[in-house]
Amino acid sequence: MPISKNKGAPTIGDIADLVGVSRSSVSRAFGKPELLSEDTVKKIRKAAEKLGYFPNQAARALSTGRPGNLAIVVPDIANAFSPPLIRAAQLAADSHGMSLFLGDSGEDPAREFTLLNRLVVQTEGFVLVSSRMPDKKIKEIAEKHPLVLINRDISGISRVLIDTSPGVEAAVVHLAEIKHKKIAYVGGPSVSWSEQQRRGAVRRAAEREGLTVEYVRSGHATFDAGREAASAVIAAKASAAIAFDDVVAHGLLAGLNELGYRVPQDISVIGCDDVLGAATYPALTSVSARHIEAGRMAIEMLLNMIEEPTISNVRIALDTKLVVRATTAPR
Amino acid sequence: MPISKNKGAPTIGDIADLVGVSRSSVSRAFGKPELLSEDTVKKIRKAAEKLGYFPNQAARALSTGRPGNLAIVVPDIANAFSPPLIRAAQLAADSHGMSLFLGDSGEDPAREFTLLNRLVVQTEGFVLVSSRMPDKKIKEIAEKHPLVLINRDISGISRVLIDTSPGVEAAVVHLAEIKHKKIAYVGGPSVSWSEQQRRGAVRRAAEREGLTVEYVRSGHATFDAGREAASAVIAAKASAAIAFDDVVAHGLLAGLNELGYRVPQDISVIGCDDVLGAATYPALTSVSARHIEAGRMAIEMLLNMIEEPTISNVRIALDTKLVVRATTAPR
DNA sequence: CTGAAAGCGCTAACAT
DNA sequence: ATGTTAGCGCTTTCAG
Repeated sequence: MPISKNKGAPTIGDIADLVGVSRSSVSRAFGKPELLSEDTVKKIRKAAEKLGYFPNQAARALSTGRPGNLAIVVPDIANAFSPPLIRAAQLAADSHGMSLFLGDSGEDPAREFTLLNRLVVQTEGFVLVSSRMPDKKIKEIAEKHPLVLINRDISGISRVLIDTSPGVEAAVVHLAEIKHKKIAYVGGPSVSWSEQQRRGAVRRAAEREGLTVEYVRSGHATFDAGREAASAVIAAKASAAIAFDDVVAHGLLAGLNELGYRVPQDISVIGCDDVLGAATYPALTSVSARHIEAGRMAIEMLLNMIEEPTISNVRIALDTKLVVRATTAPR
Repeated sequence: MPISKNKGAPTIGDIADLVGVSRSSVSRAFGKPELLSEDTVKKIRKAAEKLGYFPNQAARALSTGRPGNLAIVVPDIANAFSPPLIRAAQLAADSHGMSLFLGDSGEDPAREFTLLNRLVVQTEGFVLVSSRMPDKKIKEIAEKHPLVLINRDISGISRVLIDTSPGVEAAVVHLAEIKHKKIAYVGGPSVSWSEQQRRGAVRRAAEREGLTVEYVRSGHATFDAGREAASAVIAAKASAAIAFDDVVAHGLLAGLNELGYRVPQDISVIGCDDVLGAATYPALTSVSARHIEAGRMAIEMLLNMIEEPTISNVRIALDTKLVVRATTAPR
């Protein structure tokens, strides 16, 4: 029966009373045990265990200015790209004893801004995935709070970029090697950083390899958009198609099937981001996205920035590879 | 140029100095403006705006014991079931001015427990989705912290359950109506609450409708498990199959295709949870899961519990419907 | 209607 | 090696 007038959770005071030491000692037993005798540390730890003590982060935050929390904000958590990335980030944060706030901006820059401001004091830093805010707002926040961007390239701010160019180029080379002459690129939203990158990579590699490429717009990067693009791909007489992402590729597979074409016998298909795993039939050849690494690395970078505020403006580009599965075959 | 010696964010003190009132007044201007003259409230708000003031949640938490945060913990955020649910929860929390912590337990009960304890003081309540912890631990936490369960049925603790039974029964009825006589049920992990529920519903409805049903184990609830189950479904001479969830159904589609069977001409397939949307070809007939509502409602319930601690032990069961798309056809 | 003062749980000098 | 003190930013009595 601990001597505690407390209604709520046990505090360092309760432990101090129980053990018969000062509250500072209890604090030190957790924060800087090397300053205490082994014996007292042990006693304090035992008492803490017995009382079911967990440090009050809010109080610690107030005192140290270090909340021990991080936040990650995405435009849409329901996008297949996000969850593995978030998961990796959560794991990384957790392994450093940090908790993670999740924000979903719903693609709305204003919401994103408010969300972030509300979180500033509760966190030590942010990871923003494909932020929708204008450069100016991002810089404004970055000035007062450690910040790492994923898939947004603003010089002066630390960022990790998933560079799909190498993978996409490899995809084109792969198609050339298996004798395709004319391919289609089914694009995504033209404003997107990734779309520009991918389209450019296709063009460059196709020129180099002597392929001709037909550009098909899909605009929305949805399954249906991909499905509807199938007829355009056929009309273009392409024997292979590279899609903006896996979802579009998946739709394309369906559309092709629907029109009576067989993949990969009649036509080859390649996706991007590799978010579907092998969960299509036939298993989709795709460009790996390394979003898991991106999530983990962003957190690690953020933690470094927090420890060493002089480090900022690091730019990491993760290159990508082609993962060949079953939707590509020789013409 | 505000008169602030502060390195960090502006505080109520800064505002107080600027306006020439006491810190209490500034505090009240936000928390209880009705206690102040309209005029001072206006002046304070304006100054706050100018300084870019955002209240320090940690400090408020320390003082009031109400951190203004909630947490949601899932076994695996990468599971297709989670993201829409989390998104809905995030939105609901946000609309009440609350921020949301995200925890991913990685299916590990011990991790889940530590995670939660670390979050207790920083949050006003938890939503646990398909918790992996034993009843005892859950109850232990529920005693000291407001808690709402999703898809876990423990009496004495508030919970929202997605009851797939009605939808699954409707699926069986639907198959009976279109003249199927023998169907297969491709099950999931037998420990799961959902699996027991679904299997039971299939059995009951089949008896009632005079269908015979063959139980095929898949065990892991993965795309591959579904694909491999295809041959067993064929071997059972079933003309239709109901799968544990959409992912298994999707795999089944692939497996059937691979074996040369056409869906729905040769065999009908029905999924559960409706997480794939229409993103399969043919578009999958499925049992709606209402996880979005579940996420939103869990947060609302939690908020109610926090306001009115006497309310606990509410049990909400969301019923489900069959969504008929293109993978079912008359035998 | 507004100010003064105390305190939430913890950490960090500064003693000893 | 440990105790004492002050203070982090905010809310909340209690006085005016």
